[in-house]
Amino acid sequence: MADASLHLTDSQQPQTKQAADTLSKSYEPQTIESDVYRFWEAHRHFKPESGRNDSGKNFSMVIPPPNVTGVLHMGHALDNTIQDILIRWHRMLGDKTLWMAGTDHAGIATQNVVEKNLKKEGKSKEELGREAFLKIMWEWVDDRKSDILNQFKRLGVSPDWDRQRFTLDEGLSKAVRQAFITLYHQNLIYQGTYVVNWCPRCTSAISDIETEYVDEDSYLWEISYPLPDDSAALVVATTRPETMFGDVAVAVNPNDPRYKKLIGKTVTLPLANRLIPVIADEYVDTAFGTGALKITPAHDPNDFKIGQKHGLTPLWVLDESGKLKTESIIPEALQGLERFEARKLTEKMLEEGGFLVRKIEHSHRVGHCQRCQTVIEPLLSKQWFVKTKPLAAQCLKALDEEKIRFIPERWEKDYVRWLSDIQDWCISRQLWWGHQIPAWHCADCQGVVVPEKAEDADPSSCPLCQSGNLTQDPDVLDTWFSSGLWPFSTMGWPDKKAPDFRDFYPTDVLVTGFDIIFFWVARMTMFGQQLTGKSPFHTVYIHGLIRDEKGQKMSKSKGNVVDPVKLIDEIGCDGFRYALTSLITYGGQDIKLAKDKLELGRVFSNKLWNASRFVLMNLENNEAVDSPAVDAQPIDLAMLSDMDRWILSRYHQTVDKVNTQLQEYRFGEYADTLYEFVWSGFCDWYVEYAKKQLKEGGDIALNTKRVLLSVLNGILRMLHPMMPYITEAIYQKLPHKAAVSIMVDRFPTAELGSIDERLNSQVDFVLETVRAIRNIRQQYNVPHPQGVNVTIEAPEPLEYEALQKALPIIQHFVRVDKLEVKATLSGQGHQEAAAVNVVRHSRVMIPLEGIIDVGQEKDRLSKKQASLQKEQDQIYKMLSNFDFLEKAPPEVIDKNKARLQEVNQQLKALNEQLSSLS
RNA sequence: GGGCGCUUAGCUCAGUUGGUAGAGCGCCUCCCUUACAAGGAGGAUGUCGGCGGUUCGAACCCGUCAGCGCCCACCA
Repeated sequence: MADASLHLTDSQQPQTKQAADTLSKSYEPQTIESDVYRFWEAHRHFKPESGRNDSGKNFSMVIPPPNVTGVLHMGHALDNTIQDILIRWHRMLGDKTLWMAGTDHAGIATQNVVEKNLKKEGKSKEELGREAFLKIMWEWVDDRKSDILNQFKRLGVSPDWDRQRFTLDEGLSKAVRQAFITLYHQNLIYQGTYVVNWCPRCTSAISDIETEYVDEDSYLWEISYPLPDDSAALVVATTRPETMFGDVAVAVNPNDPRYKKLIGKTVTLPLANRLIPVIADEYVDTAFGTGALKITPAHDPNDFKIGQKHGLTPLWVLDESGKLKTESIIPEALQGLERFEARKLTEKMLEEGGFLVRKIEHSHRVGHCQRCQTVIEPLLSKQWFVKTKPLAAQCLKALDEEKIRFIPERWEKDYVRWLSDIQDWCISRQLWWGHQIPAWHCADCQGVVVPEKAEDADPSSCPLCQSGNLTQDPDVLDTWFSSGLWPFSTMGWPDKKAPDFRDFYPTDVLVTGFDIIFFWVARMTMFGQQLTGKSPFHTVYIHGLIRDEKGQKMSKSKGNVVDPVKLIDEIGCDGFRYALTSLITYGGQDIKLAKDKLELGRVFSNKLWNASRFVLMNLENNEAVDSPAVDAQPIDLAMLSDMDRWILSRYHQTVDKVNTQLQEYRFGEYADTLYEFVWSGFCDWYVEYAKKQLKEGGDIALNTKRVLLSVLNGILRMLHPMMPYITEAIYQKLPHKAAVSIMVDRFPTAELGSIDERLNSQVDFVLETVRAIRNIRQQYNVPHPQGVNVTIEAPEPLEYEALQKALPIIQHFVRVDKLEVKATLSGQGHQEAAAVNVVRHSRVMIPLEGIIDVGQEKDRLSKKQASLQKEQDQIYKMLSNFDFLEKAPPEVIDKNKARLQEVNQQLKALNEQLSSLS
């Protein structure tokens, strides 16, 4: 193991006995983060081989690969914090864990950026040619690759960086080639000519789900297509008049009485003077527009289907960049014009020619390219497709058989709906950055050659005609094709004997946002099922989106993007991670991120730091302290005080809860539970109590130190998955620790035997009593140094006993001169000038001669009386309801009975006091 | 046109086997008590969107209405 030391633990070597170090006076996250991360990397704890690995289980995940040239955003921060919690937790459970790291080549997105850069230099990729352009791409990518990784590291995450993969690296490229070949030979990939979504700016086809539809206000143009003899005209309605030159027919509904007699005739295409037939098709909606639909098969998917049905030959009028073609079917004035310019001019020409009947305002949905927002142009072209229905069917079956589940469950509906109604996936892209399609075209016989196996060399001659005139298909595959293989391509597939594939595939959990369920999750399950015969993970954990404080989606254009690295600089990584985690809900709601929410994490980290500092300060130079972790080597409870046993009992309850919460992916509750225990339990009560015990010296002080240390040790280990740096930094200062790093120490397990409900209740009662006394002091402005005399009447034996034992404790927590506990309610005789609070069955009385304002006191008690009375009524009503007694579970009845008794007692005490006041 | 989510304290939100509501922030009062003022102590605050139903009992289950947000769908 590498020898690495933390600055903060200069002399640190794991030992069982050692005087404790102290922590710096103030919590400074920046100084510990880089040191601790270096320490972890040096110890190689992120690697599966370096874990404790004693549970006999394996646990694996793959990181959703960020774009290789991307920047870290809040979505990554949330996503990776969750994954890191899971992996660190499993590592501490003793599982052999692999969290696979890596990046995505992000085809269109990355190529777009590089092209833009070239443009600034006045160059284009066409001038450079494919090879030179790709060289520039690689240089740029290699240059930027470390940026995103360094940003990820700032999150404190612990994937195995050594295993890091890139979708375009050699191994993954081989997997892509194998996947394509396999699917092709299984007839699940085919080439065909269909209308696809075409982005004229990217000059590439994109898939259906990469097309985003936006409602836009536009027009519906009604254009007159006259009969050749000019006797009449057929009026068609269109939203894209510039495409009319590609019309090959006009379709009407066969049952439309208006047009019945025109079916089979021809009309003249205006401006083009071309005759086109009037055809009949059920598809046409008589109620929409004019009921006559121009048919442009090359530029509309529905028109293409109708055209095919009627044997019509398509005519292309728009080119790859969205300009009207230079062809004779198009009026000269329009040739070469950009499509929206062409639309305007077409309208003008139609108007001048007297063909424009009407222009009606019309709102409809227009497709935009997800990557560049350019309006999509449907274009008939030859592309490669994945036949998705058979693949989807397997995924649906796997879901049905519970081989895979979603958390929260509701996302299953979306997943099912999409898979059930899935369209074939267009996977070819007219780009250069990506995996070039492993298919070769024969120039002589027009045949297509795809190798039989991935290992096969690229074909050099056509197996059909023996021609050597083969060229590889110039297109590359959709980025999501390679991402879809990620869970197994990163593990060494197609080599099924690869060690990682054998040990860690299928993975366990996939953590991601709902926005890529279709893009990524479904593609992985489809490919996983088909190519490996398994679902690539058994659980898909879907979290919400991080939004800005107004609830708006963060986007560059809105300028509301928050940089996680900046936040980490400001509040520290642990505070940042804590805050994020605490905001996660089980239902996966979106998270509105406001600054004050992040404060919570900063403040909590500070609290933890200071509490730890207190503990360690008190251990200084105390060789006698040898305190193993509570759950590792139990402390003899018989030696301890009630408060000691109470905090240990509460601790084990917390451990139990936290284990369940992590098991059930309830991250927000996990954060809450620990916040509550650390702050309200440990700091507010036990640490305060400890101050008293430490002064006592001797065994009392020693035991207190052991309990403080044990509980702190456990707290650190429970918090570690969520707050890795601070817990490691403090852990390294502990005089007794079981491992070199907290990362590979054990996650606490609950000793249920240490949970003592009776004790919990008794000590809680004592603390409530403390609060009741404090309350009175504050109500009556008793000055801080002044003591008060307190009489408590506790007729209930358990309460009496608890108080008897806790007299010194009460006096430690609150300024009390004389404290008297009686076993019976006096009925009367207590001083009228006393202030009273009721706690459970007991009455706390403080005589405040001269200070107490009778009117004010009566007011206060009456208010309390009223609310108690209301509660009494309700419970009484319930308990006198026969149906309730018959049908409610016994424990609910008992609970209400007990509460009623308590309420009665409290009312009695209050009433007596009130009557003595008047 | 379908589907989903949300509506709870002034603000932001928790609250799954249905048993009389919680947190953080903010607010009011007091306190620099040697772990922490990034703190401590005490306190106030809710017709759980409206209506109806199921139930002994509903924030939670069912129906319905209203407002907000999201996803999907080839209507030219």
